Amino acid sequence: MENMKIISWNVNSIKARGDHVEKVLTEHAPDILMIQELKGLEFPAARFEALGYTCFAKPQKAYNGVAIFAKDPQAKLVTDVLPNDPSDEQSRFLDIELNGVRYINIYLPNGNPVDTEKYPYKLGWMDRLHDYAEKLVHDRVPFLIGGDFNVIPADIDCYSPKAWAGDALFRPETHAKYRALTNLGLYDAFRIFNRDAEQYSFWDYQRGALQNNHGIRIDHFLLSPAMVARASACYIDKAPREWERPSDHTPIILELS
DNA sequence: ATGCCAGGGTCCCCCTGA
Repeated sequence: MENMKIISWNVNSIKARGDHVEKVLTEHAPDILMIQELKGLEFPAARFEALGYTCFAKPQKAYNGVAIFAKDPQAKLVTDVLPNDPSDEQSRFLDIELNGVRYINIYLPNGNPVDTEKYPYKLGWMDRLHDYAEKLVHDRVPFLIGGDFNVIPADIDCYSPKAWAGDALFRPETHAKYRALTNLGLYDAFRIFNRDAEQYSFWDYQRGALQNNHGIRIDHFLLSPAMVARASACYIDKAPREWERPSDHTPIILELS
């Protein structure tokens, strides 16, 4: 199988970031781009199809929303719903298939404040994701999960573990659910290639977080065992976070061979 | 505990984000 480049990026509104998305598509020419937080029902598919991409979008009014762009027109939508909660109407999940590999794009719930229904919703969503991944592992289907996980995996992934203690992105219950997922045999692609690196994928717009490098690493690629064998690089491209009127996240890039 | 910033929508204030 040929080399592939896959990118995940929370764009914080496709309407506000259309030019930035187009720039990432032309500069990186990824085979697959997964984006999160479309933030609105409108999705300008035509402008990205003009760049040679097939688009799969699951938008939602005002909040959430995810999309996948694929260069290969053979890419097929598997589902845009994470199973096992019919009452869940939030657009946070897309699964596509290409050449026998499943590419899953997630916008995992933030979960704050933790004393509201938002936190149990996050934990339940993580249980559902675990069950979904478990089935794929059991069926020996090669897959990867990319996206905004809203999980800070470890102390090294944030500028101040103390500042994040108690937060929905860092709580023990969140870590336990994340660990259950990786215990299926999934690997954090960034950590495979950057064992001790302190790099972030999100910097708040407020308090000069970018200038002070007060960031967190919450955008990830988790790889199934077969995909670990194919991975050749994984890195974070900080440049788009420094563009004019940027998203508060920056892209994470995975290369397969 | 709150605002700090940014985007969307109910649209000049309020909600959400992380």
